[in-house]
Amino acid sequence: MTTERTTPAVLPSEYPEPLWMQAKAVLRARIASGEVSPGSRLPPERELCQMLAISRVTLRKALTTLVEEGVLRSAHGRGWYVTSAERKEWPNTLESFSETARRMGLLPTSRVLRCELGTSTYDEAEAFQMAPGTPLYRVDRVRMLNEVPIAVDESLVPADIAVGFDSVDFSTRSLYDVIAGSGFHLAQADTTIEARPADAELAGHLDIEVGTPVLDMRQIVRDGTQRPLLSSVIRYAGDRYRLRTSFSRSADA
Amino acid sequence: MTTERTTPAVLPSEYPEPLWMQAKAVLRARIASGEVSPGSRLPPERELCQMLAISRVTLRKALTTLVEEGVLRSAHGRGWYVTSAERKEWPNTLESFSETARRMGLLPTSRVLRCELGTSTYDEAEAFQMAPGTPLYRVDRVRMLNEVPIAVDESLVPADIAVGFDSVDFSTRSLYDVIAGSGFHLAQADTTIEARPADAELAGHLDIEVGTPVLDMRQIVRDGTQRPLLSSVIRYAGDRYRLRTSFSRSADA
DNA sequence: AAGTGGTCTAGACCACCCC
DNA sequence: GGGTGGTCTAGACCACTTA
Repeated sequence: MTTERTTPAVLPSEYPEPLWMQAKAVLRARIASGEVSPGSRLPPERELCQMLAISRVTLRKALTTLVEEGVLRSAHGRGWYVTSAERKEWPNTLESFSETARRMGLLPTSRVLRCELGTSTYDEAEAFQMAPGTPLYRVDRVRMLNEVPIAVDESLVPADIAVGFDSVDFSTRSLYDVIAGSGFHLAQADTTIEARPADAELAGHLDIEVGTPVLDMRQIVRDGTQRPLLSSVIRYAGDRYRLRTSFSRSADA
Repeated sequence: MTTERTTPAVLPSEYPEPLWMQAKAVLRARIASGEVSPGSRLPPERELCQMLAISRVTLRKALTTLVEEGVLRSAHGRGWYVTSAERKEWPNTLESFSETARRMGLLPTSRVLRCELGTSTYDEAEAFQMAPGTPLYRVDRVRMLNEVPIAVDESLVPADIAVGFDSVDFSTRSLYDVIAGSGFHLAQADTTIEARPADAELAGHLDIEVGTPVLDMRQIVRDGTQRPLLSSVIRYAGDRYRLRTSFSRSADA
């Protein structure tokens, strides 16, 4: 019954990757490769345990997280099934800047105002539920469509998530894509939206009059464990942008 | 090591409720009752195990699901902490005016400007995908919180859905509730949001200066068969209101 | 060094599904 | 009845935090 921490059996990696994550990666790879087709059944848990050389508890941790990501679903006395491939595009989200640009056939670019590691202020730390002074990566940009300034985006990312950001070109890359590409799962976004008059600095960046209406959107994006990944304030010139979304509601009103 | 399925130790229930759900309920109750205040630390896992008379694996299942629900967060090496209270009641659709009022403990009322049957203009008919001239019920209101004007709401409802509307008091009733009460299922809401300067009429209703930033939200609400039930334009005084929502995304990015 | 969460195991029994 | 997922346990070691 002793837990012998032998060399991980699933992958020949060095160390730090937990077994259940390795198992998850293997399963996901087999699904992606088409080895198990959408809608079909996986081998029984006890069989997968042998194949991956891990315990059932560990295997189930991997399977469960894959359910949360919409890859699998379980059926009590029947088995594990691969979710049919046609997964909808993010339902219930605001259309992102990049998506809007694509829909309208415009070219999204950015002028980077600031892109550096700094320390968190008290307010910022509170938003991230971390100690004040904890290092944060800061990316400030003017976002444009076909060279026309549309919005100013001020984003903050915890330093341990922003590894390698120094070599990323944020004038063309999407911050969401970069974070997601690092393996983080942007699961939830708490959002507030209000209308405000533009202050002098903002008016300068957007080339509008001071006091012009501006759409002020603030988001905190978290992963599945509620860990904050990104905090952003985006201020859109009122007459140059329109947020779009489509909500579904399960019940009541 | 044999699992003796004794009578559940956590709660004196009959049977079917899993132990980890019972544990979850107990923990949630202690938090709700203020026994453990927001931001404070829970007892160590091994201690909770004894208190609840369950194994650590089971306890952690309960704790983990509470994290996903935004009630707790874990800090490696330090402990489990209760999430600050405000992070809990985020709606997964745009929070409605009535919901906002309830959350903030304010009284929502309306001053009805217009409430009558009319015919649709070209633009309105287009929104509803029906022929111009088709009868529409029109409800225009100034919406208030504790007597302070917050927004102007102009809503349109197809006449066949608005049966009996003449006898409804819209100064206190929610349009959503009335429609839902007639047996219609408000399933989906397509929304656009932008910032605009207030025109003279709007400024008069809201008691603000002309040109002040206003949040302009337009929605078309449909039932499960995509049939339009309601079209509304709501314009909020920029410094008196803030839209709130929390988006979830099922998978990747 | 002590305390705390994170991961992992082997084995057991239960509830559900299908033959 | 046999197969499959769902729940549960006791015990072990690792990694991080704090002192």
